[in-house]
Amino acid sequence: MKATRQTLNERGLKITNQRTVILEAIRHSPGHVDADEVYRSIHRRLPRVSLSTVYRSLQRFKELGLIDELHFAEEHHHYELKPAREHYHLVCLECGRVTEFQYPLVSALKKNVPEARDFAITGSEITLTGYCADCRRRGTRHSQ
Amino acid sequence: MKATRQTLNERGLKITNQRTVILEAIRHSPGHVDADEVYRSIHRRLPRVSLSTVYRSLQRFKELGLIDELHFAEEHHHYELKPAREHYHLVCLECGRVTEFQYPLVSALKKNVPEARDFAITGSEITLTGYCADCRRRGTRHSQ
DNA sequence: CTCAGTGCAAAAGCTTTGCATAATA
DNA sequence: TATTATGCAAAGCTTTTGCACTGAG
Repeated sequence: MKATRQTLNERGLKITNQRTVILEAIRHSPGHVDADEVYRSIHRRLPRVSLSTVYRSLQRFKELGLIDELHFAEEHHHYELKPAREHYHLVCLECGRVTEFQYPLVSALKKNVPEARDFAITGSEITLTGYCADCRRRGTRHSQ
Repeated sequence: MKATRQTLNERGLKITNQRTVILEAIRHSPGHVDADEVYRSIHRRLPRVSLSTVYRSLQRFKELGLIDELHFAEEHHHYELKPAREHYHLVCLECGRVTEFQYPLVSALKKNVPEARDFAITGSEITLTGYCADCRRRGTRHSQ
């Protein structure tokens, strides 16, 4: 992708096969991948790639603003392409499904929360856990 | 505390010296502690306590709903007493200061986000990063 | 040719677990 | 006395780092 090459060049970073493939993998993955998923998904195309390279690339891409790091109340991180629109995630504790939704959180906070007004927000994330409609219908425990 | 003893008893859990002290430590800490901070802060009163016990206790308290686990975009978790009112946190990337604020996120989502309506939300967390007013005044980089 | 990037292996940081012992109910 | 909880040490999982080699610019 043109924009990506340019971003890397501007910072004096090199465009390597590994970085290209890793970014492709994130781009073509359905949703939110962790480092190990990236590693496994590129293993066919780059059999000799190392996990360190995956971690180092994710780190770089995050610094460049190409991807976002997500924290799903788990021990490891997830990543997604920097989204065009502000959106957040609902995570079902039973089936693990992740549902995206849009909500103008930052502007709502700026409008309604005094403490947020003089804070320069660089990243926002909502971590919601609960039970999705399907799992609630199926199970007995999780009522509204 | 009465309510805590009762909660533990109801579940067949034992009230040990360690658990009492650990909960005290969280209660009397200024804000949001991680496991190691708890460990170090109780070390004077319980010199022989182990980190495992701290982790196991935090796990239990979380299950019992006595405390909440927070995820500040770091590699390790923080904990706070289950708060009386819904509130969230702003974390300054420069000085690390954590600012609490209140905002009725859950009801706002129920009202405005279709995807959230048929989801039974059991936990909500906003992770905001950025630069606080003081650090912005001091530094040059972080404008609004 | 030069410096950034990679692979490998080792280490680091946080958290969990197995097991024998100790303590609560 | 019957479990549950603890301490210790060891292991587990995710992520980072040192170093010599490779490859992009």
